[in-house]
Amino acid sequence: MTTLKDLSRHLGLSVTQVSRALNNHSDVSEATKVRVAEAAKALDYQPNIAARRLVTGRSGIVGLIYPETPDPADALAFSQFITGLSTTFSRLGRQFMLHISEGEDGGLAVYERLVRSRSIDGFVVNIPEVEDARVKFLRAQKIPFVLHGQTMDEPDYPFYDIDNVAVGYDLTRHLIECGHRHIAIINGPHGASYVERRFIGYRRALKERGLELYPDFEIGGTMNEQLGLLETIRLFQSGGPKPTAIVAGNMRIAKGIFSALGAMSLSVPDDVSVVAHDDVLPDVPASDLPVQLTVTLAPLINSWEPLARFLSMSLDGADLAETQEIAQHEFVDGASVRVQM
Amino acid sequence: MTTLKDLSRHLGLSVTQVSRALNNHSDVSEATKVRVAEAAKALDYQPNIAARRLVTGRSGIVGLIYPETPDPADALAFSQFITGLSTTFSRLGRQFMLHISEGEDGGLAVYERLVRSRSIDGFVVNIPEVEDARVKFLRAQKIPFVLHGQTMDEPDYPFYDIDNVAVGYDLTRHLIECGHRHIAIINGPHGASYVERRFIGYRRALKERGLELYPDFEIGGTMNEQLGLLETIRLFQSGGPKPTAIVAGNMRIAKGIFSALGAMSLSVPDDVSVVAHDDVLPDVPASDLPVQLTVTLAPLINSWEPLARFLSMSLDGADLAETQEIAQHEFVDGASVRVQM
DNA sequence: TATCGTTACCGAAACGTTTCGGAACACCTG
DNA sequence: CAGGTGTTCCGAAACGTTTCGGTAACGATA
Repeated sequence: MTTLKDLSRHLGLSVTQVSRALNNHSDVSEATKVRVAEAAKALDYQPNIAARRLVTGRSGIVGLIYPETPDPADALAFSQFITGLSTTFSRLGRQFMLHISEGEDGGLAVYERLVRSRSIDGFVVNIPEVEDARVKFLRAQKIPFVLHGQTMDEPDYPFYDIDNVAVGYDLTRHLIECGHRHIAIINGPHGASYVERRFIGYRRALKERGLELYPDFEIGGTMNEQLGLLETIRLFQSGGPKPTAIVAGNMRIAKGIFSALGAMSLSVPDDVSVVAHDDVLPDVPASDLPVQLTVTLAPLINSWEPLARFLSMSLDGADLAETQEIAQHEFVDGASVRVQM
Repeated sequence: MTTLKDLSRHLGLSVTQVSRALNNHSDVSEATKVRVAEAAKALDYQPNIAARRLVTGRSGIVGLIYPETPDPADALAFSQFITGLSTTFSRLGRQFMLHISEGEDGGLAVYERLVRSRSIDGFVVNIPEVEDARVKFLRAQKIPFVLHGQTMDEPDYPFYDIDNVAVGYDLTRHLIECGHRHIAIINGPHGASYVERRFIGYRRALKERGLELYPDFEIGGTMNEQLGLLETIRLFQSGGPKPTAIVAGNMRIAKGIFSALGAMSLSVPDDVSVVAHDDVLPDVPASDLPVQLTVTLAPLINSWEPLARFLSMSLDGADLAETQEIAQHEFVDGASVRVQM
């Protein structure tokens, strides 16, 4: 292994100056910088990360803490997520460390351990709650992180998100414009920030037109087919008012809704209209549905690259503004909405 | 952060002795070891990994390099693999780093980079080829690794494997004992060590009884349903001799074989007998098949824990013998083999 | 000419750990 | 009592980097 000392001897410079040249400091002449860079390449110099880390206190490693996912349906998304992050970080020259957390605290204990031992410079945090303990912790400790999503307050951290309020609003608004007045929404788990935002958009669209809000129409839960199926049946079997249209939180839920409607001999869009948000989940091909759905489209897969990039930039001291993005979603009109008289 | 110096001051000992006490060296009295351990706990001492690494040259990090897997069918196995390794390493107090490799070289370039920068102490290597470049490299560089599987030569490294020769032998032998004389095998990709071993077991069983070997009956390829389907059809549509029984390399292949036989109006076991090796892949529930298959059973999921453990032990200087295991498979008799005449 | 600022450089300390080579001491052996 | 042996401890160096404070040379400014 060639070290800085080897380089300095070889060049007739001090170790100090070689270090400063390689790190592109201001008080070293252009000529020397070039000479040093060439020598470094020639001697195949690789900085000793441990030594650097010892003095700077930073490890050069970024991490993701992911809860154990017993649901096989999530495996595909998980492996895409991991792959996307890992390859992007690798291209950016960073080391990526994965931790699977086992407890019920969303991995908070692991964050604490990793932060305390200073083994990780920054984190990728996904799917924040409205009051997210991990975000609170990292903010308090001033540890850099990038969020997939946003908290409900002012985002003073790097993040990548889609406009979930707009998603809820656009889908609901479209149904209203098609004449629907009784619109249910089957959304994701209560407490998740993106879910609450979609509820906000949904309510905003209804209130804007002076339509009544039915609390029974606002449904949340784990986003799987079962939820869509059970809740749709409940909507139509309960004594209350029945919706003429349903907003589905994702395509899995939509699939469940179709099963339920089919079982009740209701057809889409003649009897019930359905719209959904489509993350383009790999486990639910759109072709699984009998009708082309009207959706807001925002492929989840687009987020891995910016997440890794933003964290990396942030660690390099980039401006906050450069590391925040709200991606636009697309509105794709299908054949799943009936225009009411 | 409390350091060794803090501890030594607090205890009235030298830094040297505190370090030796914590690392359980021989020349420190039991009494002091206890005192030091207590003080370390009381002051919440966490060793600075970077400092240790600087002097020992080791990072405390173990790694897995996994090729990008475009096939969604592999995602579930991948995520189980990652999860299993990550949690086991975490329990063993080791940091686990994942790298997704992109090129066509099975990640060899990544191994080289990671080894050169000394950022990883040891590797988990999966599914070796008969002549595996990664194994050759790591052996040459004397970098510790654990292999999921074995090379064809003397294993002078930690590994976890099942007896694949026996798998091929047991399945074939069972068919022979049931009176079959024309037995085909649809195996995994040529070149993979476990595949060649199963071929060896297959041939051994046939030769042992003096049965003829048909080269056309020895089939290899990517282990998916498509392979089983296409090759089965080829077996029965070609002009050559037709098998009365087929050995399937895994349950995906078996599924493909069933589809093909069904399409050709051949039934199991009346027209054709089928046996398989069952890794208990999460994406192919046994219930997918119309008949309970006769199989050799060895859940892949059992391997993650020993792999992580063996690598960890090996890094701690364990004897080679303790870190090598050939797991036993089970033979489960089903209803998919017909006893001939 | 004296002072100042700028540019390009350097020596030495610091980060926190492990380990080499010894030293102090007590106890035994002949 | 001299010499040997074993136990328990310690000082100092080393790992390779970054960075603080300083300096020499030199032209510009007052």
